[in-house]
Amino acid sequence: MQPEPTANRPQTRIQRRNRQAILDAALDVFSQHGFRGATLDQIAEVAGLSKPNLLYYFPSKEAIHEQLLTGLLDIWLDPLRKLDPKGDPLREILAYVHRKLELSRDYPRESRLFANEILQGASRIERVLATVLRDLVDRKARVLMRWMEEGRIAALPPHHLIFSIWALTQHYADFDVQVRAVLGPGHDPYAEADAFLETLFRRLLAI
Amino acid sequence: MQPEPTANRPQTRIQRRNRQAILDAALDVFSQHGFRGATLDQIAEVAGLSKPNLLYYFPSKEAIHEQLLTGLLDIWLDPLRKLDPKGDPLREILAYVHRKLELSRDYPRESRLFANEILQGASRIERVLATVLRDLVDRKARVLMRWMEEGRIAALPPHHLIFSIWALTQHYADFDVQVRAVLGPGHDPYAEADAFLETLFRRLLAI
DNA sequence: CGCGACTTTGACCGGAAGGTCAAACGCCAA
DNA sequence: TTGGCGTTTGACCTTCCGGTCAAAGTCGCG
Repeated sequence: MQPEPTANRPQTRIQRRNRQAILDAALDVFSQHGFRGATLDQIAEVAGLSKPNLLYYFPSKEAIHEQLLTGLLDIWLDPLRKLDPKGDPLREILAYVHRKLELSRDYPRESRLFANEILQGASRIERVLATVLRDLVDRKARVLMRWMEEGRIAALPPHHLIFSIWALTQHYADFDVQVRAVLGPGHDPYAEADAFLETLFRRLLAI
Repeated sequence: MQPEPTANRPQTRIQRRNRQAILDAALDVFSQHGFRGATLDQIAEVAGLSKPNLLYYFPSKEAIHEQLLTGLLDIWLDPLRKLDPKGDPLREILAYVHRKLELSRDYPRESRLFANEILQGASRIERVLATVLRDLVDRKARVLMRWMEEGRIAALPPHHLIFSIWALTQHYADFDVQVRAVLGPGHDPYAEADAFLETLFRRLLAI
């Protein structure tokens, strides 16, 4: 019998291992070629399974992709959720930038999967963007606004401030090839970026 | 007889029109799905031509893609080339940011095509990145360095300064869907971005 | 008008893609 | 040890994809 994909019922060792291997391989392939450019054969090969075997664990290519995206979103938004309204404004924002850059460094495939999805129209996650993401951003934007009104950080359009953090941190994962090609060897892009972005946001937010 | 793709020999009206229609349609499709995700059938349909007709003007899918990329690179690097070593530092950099944002606004498909290409490993343009692009960036980085040493703008790692301009401006084209989903209706992302980025770079570069 | 060059297309090819299925395999509890 | 359930796979189906080709259509110039 085919295992239920979403159910949390007890999974066998083998199921856990294979489902994980498939998702990992799919992350490789989807993040490199986008949904349409990815093929089940390639995912199966990377996962070390046969294609029918792969389709024993997931009902379709779409299902694998969807599972990856939903699994990803939580990790991805976690740093923003952690931004604490009661903390010190500058420290909180810099910590957010730092955590976001860490995500880019440690989960570049996830970043590229997400970028690919948005780039290609986001049809599979548009609803989530307009609801979950938008609500979260609006909530945090209000926190930023309050800090600005209290004169604790510089007054700026809060949404665009958040966009700038996303853009600057994700750039190092999504455009990794370009960054390394331009910098040449002998550089640690992420270490340099960490210092640079700290300077940037310190200056931007200073009163 | 098949028309030579690259030659500048006199083209008939029809050739010019159809080649342009194909490149335009291909830009649509490639920028939305990446190279592997795009299909000739789809390009042909968008261009309003039959597939064999399309292959009468271009020898292959690759050839269309390559033509787009090479045509794109010049437009894309032009604003950076225009950065004038003899101009006023702050004014020059802000003008660069402004022009780059204009490109994102006016040529979002080109931006996404480029992003797709980098994201998917840039195998087709890696050499150009490591030579043409790198040389240009190094040259301009030296100009920035000189300005910094002369105390005319704040001292920062020049390459990362350039990356930040790319990241912040291209974000509004590449992640357009997300930006609009988060902002909701009643916003003009590019106008707001223009003002925000001017503030950002003014503060970042101030002595 | 007529003719040669340019343009367009329907039919087709081999291979790759997503997905199905029945049969075979293997693990483990009774 | 064996029966049964979970797992794996070879063969196959249909559709799609990049690309070819010969034949038909059209354009413009003398």
